[in-house]
Amino acid sequence: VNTPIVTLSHVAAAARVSSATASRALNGGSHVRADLRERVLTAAEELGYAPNAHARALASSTTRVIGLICHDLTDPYFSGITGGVMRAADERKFQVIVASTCRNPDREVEYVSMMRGHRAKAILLVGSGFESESWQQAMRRELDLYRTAGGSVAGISRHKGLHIDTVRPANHTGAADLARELVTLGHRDFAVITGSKALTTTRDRVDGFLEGLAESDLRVRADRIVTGAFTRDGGYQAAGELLARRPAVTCLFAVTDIMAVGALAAVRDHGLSVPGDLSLAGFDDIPIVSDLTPPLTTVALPLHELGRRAVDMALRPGGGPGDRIDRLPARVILRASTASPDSRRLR
Amino acid sequence: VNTPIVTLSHVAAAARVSSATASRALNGGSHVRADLRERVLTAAEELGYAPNAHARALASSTTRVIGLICHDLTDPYFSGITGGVMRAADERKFQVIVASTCRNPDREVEYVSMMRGHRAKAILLVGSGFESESWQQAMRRELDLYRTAGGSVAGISRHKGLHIDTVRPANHTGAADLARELVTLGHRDFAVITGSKALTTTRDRVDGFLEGLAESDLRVRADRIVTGAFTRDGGYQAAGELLARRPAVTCLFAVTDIMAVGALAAVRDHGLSVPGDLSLAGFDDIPIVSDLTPPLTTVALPLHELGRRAVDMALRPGGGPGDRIDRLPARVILRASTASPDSRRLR
DNA sequence: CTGAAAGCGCTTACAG
DNA sequence: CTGAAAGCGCTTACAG
Repeated sequence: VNTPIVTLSHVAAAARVSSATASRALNGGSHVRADLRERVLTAAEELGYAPNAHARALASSTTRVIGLICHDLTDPYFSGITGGVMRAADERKFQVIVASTCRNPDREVEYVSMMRGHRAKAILLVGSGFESESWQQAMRRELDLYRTAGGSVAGISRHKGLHIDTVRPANHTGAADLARELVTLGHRDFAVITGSKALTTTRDRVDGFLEGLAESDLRVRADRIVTGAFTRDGGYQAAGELLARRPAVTCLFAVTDIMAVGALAAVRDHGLSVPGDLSLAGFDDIPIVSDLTPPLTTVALPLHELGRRAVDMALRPGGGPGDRIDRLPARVILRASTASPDSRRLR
Repeated sequence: VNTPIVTLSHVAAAARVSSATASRALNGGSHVRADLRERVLTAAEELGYAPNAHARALASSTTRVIGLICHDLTDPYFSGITGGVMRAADERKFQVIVASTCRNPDREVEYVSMMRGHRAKAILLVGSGFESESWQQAMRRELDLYRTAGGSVAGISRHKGLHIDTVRPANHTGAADLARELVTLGHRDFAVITGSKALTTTRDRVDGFLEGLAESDLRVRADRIVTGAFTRDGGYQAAGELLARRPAVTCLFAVTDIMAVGALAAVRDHGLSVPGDLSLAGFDDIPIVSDLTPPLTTVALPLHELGRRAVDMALRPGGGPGDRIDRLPARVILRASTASPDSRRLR
């Protein structure tokens, strides 16, 4: 034959062995006589042989692929986690197929189906699930089919109604801790900027924050909880909308650092200073927020580690029925974007 | 048979047709009698059939996969480009396999081999090449093998010695333009913070900047060009090293926004203000830099568009010998991080 | 340890 | 339009 592409048979022929032997020599597992192995390896090298991954997957009916499905790769939160996943996968000689849903729930389901078709060993659902019953149902079916076929699934954050193993950062507790710290600083009047209420992560953080305040008998007026897109611009817009109403608040909590970055700009555009006129806090501790002026108070999540753990969990046997939970702590980091409201009056 | 995983034969059996017909009905191409097609589609849906991507790839000896190899997914520059690539790929019903080399040249070569094994339709080399002869040789061989097997390759930025089609942002021109603008502002004494000299992008930007200055008979002393890692911390460190020597400069150019972010922090830690004591400029215009205080002067690159164009180029026929070039402009954006050095003296 | 052969799950000429 | 059959490029029992 004379195709431009080199197959195992070519290598075997060049090494004067059967393709079975060539395969064994290349894969290292079974014992092959040293000189034969040597011949195969040299032939493969000389011919520039790259094993057909599909043929291999088909014949062995197994792959070393992890499918990663996230909402938006461009968001530092997700790229941080993805970084951890890729590193961990790499250490185990797994490849990662990354899919970005652009926050379209339907695409998320489609991607699971695609990963199923790829016979990925594991699927990682990065980012929280949606609180929609019909979505959960569609997703559950896909995941069941996938697991029945031998795949394993792990999620990062809470995924209501899916029954999957999850690695969970302390969204609720972290937000509550943050609330307490802010109260300790002296704040009493808060506003919250949040993403879609359909996302579990959003809910957990808002709920945690409100509960933290409730411990001090504080609550947040409903019209001071403003929803925006889960982006920098979403934060800018939501904050703008809020500030236009000139609410008597001393502290603003954005459920996401990315949104906080937008909020910071909005606050300034309204002629207010942070933390002079208004304190601002975020959540995630993505890399840039410590370089903002002022550096942002936030709740730090170990993004890289979240990714690693998800890989661990998905690849560890004993997945069983799903619903295993690996909890990771969140840590409040007070920076200059939050100050005591009293100190403001003293100026 | 009774495997937990559903194959085409199961669907065909359920629809009482041959697997050939089932295949044709599912793939939509050829004409199949309407009622048969209907039966197949329903059966597939009911059984939750997900075609085995590997079997399909093997049988049709083609895939709809694009391999993307970048240096560091966590870096906003790369994730911006990756975003564009994924979007463009999606529109063409292609999937993207992302590989991150962590700036290890050898891994880059390995990944090409891997993509070759995956029979990816196209490989995108995102990020500049290395100026190492031995690396270029190894890479060239892999790429030749890949192209001989029918694959197509496109790079983003200049890749010396590889002979591949490239989409090129105006690194050289953009940096020269920036230099001119800074000179116009009144600056005469510059320092440069740069990444590894082995990267073509780094070189292009530094060279362009120096040439821009040369037009006004200005040059930069060798000890004022400091090299650091291509990261925020690399920028911090390099700037720190530079400032420790208390050089008489009024303007600092970091070849990358990410490095500029670090440099900004370093300048402050040395008790200097930007732009009061020192002007600072970067390159790329990654999303956050306009939210810094002060907002960063930089050279804007259309990251998303770079990604799209690379996909276009790789998938467009007529690749031929490589060396097609698609140039994209870069635009200087003056923001508050640069000011006239005179205004400083007036204070 | 080695080789001949079957089989992985599809697609696609080839007949009909 | 439809089906039987070959083949994609590997791996892996099964004999030897």
